[in-house]
Amino acid sequence: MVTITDISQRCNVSRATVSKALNGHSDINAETAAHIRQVAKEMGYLPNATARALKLGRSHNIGVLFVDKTSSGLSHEYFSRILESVKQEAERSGYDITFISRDIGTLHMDYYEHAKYRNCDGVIIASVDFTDPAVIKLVNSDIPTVTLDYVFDSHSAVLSDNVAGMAELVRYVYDKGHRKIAFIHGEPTSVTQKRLGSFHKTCAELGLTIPEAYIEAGTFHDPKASGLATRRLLALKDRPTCILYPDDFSFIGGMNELEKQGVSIPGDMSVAGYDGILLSQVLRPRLTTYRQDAETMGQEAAKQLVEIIERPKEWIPRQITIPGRLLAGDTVRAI
Amino acid sequence: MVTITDISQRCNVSRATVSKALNGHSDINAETAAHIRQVAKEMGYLPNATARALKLGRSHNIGVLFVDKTSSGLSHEYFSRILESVKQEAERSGYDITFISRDIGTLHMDYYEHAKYRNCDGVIIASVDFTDPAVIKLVNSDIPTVTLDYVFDSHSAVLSDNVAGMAELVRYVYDKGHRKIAFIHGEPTSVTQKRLGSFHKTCAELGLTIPEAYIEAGTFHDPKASGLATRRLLALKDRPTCILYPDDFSFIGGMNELEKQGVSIPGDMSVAGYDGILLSQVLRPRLTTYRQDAETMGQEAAKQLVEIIERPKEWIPRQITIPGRLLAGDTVRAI
DNA sequence: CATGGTTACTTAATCGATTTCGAAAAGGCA
DNA sequence: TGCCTTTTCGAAATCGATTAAGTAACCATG
Repeated sequence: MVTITDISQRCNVSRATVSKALNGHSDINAETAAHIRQVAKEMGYLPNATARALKLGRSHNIGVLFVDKTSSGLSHEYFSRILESVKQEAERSGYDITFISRDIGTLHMDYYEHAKYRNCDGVIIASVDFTDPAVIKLVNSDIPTVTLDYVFDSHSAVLSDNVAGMAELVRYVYDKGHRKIAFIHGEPTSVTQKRLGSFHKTCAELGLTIPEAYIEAGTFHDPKASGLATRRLLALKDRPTCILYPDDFSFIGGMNELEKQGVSIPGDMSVAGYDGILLSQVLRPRLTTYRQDAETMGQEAAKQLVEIIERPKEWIPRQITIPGRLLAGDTVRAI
Repeated sequence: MVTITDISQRCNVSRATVSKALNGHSDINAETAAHIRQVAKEMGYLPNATARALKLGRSHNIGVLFVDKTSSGLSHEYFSRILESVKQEAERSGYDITFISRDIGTLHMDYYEHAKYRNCDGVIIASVDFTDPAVIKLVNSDIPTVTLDYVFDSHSAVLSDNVAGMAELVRYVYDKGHRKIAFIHGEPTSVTQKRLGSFHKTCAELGLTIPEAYIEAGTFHDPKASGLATRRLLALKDRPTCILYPDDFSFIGGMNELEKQGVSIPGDMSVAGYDGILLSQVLRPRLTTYRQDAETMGQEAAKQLVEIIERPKEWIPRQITIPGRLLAGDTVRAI
């Protein structure tokens, strides 16, 4: 491997001079610097990120915490899209991405220790149990963090606008003439709270009274749970005319149940999903859904984190809410 | 941050002694070592991976090269499953995962340079254009690599058994009574070559003559292409009785086209996918498909790579082929 | 010509951990 | 007692890069 020492010998200058020349310091003669850079290029020199990290105390490495709880972490399109955009934005600023987890090798470490061990300059946290003490420890540590879809007091976060999303969805369905709207929600997370709250609020604003039986507890990313909830809704004396699902993927379970019972979409029952994953747009009829802007979320999260890392003085915790976009498909019928 | 120096001062020993005690060297008195370890624990000592990497020339970091070409990299369930299992297996051996890409920050680097810059001990390569000179440069470099679903001469690789998979699928369909089997294949990659070859070979073994029109060029992960190919197949005078799709996701396009033309599955047309993604198993009727064992593939790839890294002497390049499993759904009708 | 100010470098310490070599102390043996 | 061996630990170099502080050469100015 070509090191700074090799270059210094070839150029008959000290290692310090080479370092400065390569980093564009002003106290090196322009010609000397040009020559050094030339030689460095010829020799195929690459800076050693490890050595640099050790000396500078900055690794230019960002940790990401994506726990594949119930295997819905990376395999969930929403999160893989976030990850991809975090990665792209981070790379644009010169940072690499490392996964953070517990128990690396024989070392028994928690998230904080792992991030510290790897000298991560910051960590992006998504798709985890935010009540996990290990997560809380990390957030409250000296390591800068940005959370996705969850807010810790006085910490930066990037949020999908679940309130606006649900409101828009409900209003859209209402405008199509629906008054009996059912909602199958996901696990009791803060996201579910937001969506459920917005659902109720919007319905109230629209003057709708939603019977309790129209609110069903389902599970994110779980077609089976949605199928069962759909069955219960179909068994009601006073059926809803439209069902909102926890997300696009879990809607598949509802779709199956509806088909099984001979209830056509959207002829006999209107439906809408949430997320706007690829699948929703290739199904026929195209699923009406609310597309979360995962790309912008990941990008913003990375930008925020880099800000905290590079300008800690000027930084103040910010919670950014990223709007999504209603994708009007063909599954909500006008009545 | 607690360093080895802090511990050495507390214990009134040299840094060398602390290092040795912590690493279990034999030339340290048992009691001394125990005491040092005790103090280290009390002080919350964590080794500094960066310093260790610099000194030892080993980063305990594995790079992964997953290019999201046409956004089908991480968003493709097959690859996200591979990534997840690579990560788990790597972590079991004490390695972390870093993404490798080009152009990190302002540095203009190729894959090799990036991996070198980060001191990756090895790289796992999947989901890329294997004819890309930058990929070839990386593979032929001093950095150990393991490729997935592609073989470079004298290099280690882990392969999904596309030959056996396709053969099993064709035989299954044949056993159900089908003789007119169409195949929509993906882009002309080595995977497609394998599947296409196996398709033809198996058909020949079964005494089937497949008309050229039954072989359609589609695109992986692209429902639209599959939809168009399906339309062409349906327009044939002598329609096939069964269509094999490039993969489960792209099958959706075929599903839509069939439904649009009033062709029921599997009543009027049998179909099968490939991959065995979650979706295939929640659709109704359940899709008959061949599940690739992405978990084992990722695990094996990581194991192989760690072998090369840790025992370079004993290592010889190996190509491991991982069998999948036929998932008999309800989309292939017995005739 | 002495003083002061630039310019253009070099020296040497430093980041945290590992390891080679050496040395002191303790024990064994004749 | 003297010599050798073993045990236990420390000094110092090292990995590659950065940087504060110092130095030499040069020019300008009163």
